[in-house]
Amino acid sequence: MERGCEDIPTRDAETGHAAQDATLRGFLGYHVKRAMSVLQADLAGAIEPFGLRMMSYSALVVIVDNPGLRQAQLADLLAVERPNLVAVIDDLEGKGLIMRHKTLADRRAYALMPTAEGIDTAAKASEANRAAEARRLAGLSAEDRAVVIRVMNMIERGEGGSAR
Amino acid sequence: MERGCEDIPTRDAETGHAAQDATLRGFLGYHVKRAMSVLQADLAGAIEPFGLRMMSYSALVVIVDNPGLRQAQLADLLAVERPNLVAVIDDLEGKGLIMRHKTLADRRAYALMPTAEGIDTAAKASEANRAAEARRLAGLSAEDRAVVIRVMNMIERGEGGSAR
DNA sequence: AAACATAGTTACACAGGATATCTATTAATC
DNA sequence: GATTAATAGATATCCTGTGTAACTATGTTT
Repeated sequence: MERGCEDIPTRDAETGHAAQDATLRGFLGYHVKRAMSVLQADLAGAIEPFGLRMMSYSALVVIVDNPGLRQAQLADLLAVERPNLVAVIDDLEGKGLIMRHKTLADRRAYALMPTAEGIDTAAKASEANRAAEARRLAGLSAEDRAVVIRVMNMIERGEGGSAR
Repeated sequence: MERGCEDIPTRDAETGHAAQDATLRGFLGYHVKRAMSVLQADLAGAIEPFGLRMMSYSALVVIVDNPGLRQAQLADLLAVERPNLVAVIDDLEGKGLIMRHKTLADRRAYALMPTAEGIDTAAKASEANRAAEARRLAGLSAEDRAVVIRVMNMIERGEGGSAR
């Protein structure tokens, strides 16, 4: 990999213009991705005091909402592959926030049950998340918020014409 | 980690109700994250035929838009840390899409220059991405699209009230 | 009973992203 | 002008999220 060594000036050394990502800005996905990274950082900061990260928080909240859920159902709900949940569930169980109850009906499956502490932690973490999101979106009108959620749902469900 | 073994039924075995992520759906960030994963998959599929992935595609497009750019500037623009770009630039250079030109002005820095093939590939990949996004967003009105982009920018720039 | 399917697990791989540290070089300061 | 500080890029690690393949114990079908 030989490298040229001519007198090619660095961009803004010559023009004084700031470099731009204009082409990428033409894509809605690019804007969504950059906003997502801010929202993800907000979430991480909000739930970190509870020893939770995005996946463990999401899993905990869904288990609290759906006591008795099986791991495969949880994976479907969160749209992740089953193997990715094993360590997450291990972590939540190790922290005493949920329990894996063997079911008699199907001895392969676990019924995931939140503990009292899990229910409490989920509520507190969600409140922290809610507060962080409220701060981040303080200037957002209810109408704009509704549009964003509707569009994100449309994208997620493959409505606007779907892919391929 | 002992596991209980009582007769706790699996959720929908008893209720027949589908499990829900209602609490998570209360957060705008959750909707954005799920949509983002669809958009990311679209992008990956669109640019994969060109041997590009999200980061290499983004870097290539920015270099084409800003010939002579330095790596640190590119990192700032894409909001990633400098070390993460090294392998990406190596890859683009190895594929003959860009060149690292040593500058005489500052012999530490490289001026990143797209090759003719790089310019061509960037154009084709962007067109594929544009087409994929157009399919995905076919049902989206111009107004809704504008709202989404405005809100994402607001979030990215920390306008609606900022964090903390 | 045999074949097949399923729940959870293990092992592995890969992309995206961050930090700390090293080198060559440039800029600043005494 | 020599020493110190700052900068560009590179290297080495590490972490999180996410996916696939294959294994085990069960359950279900045929």
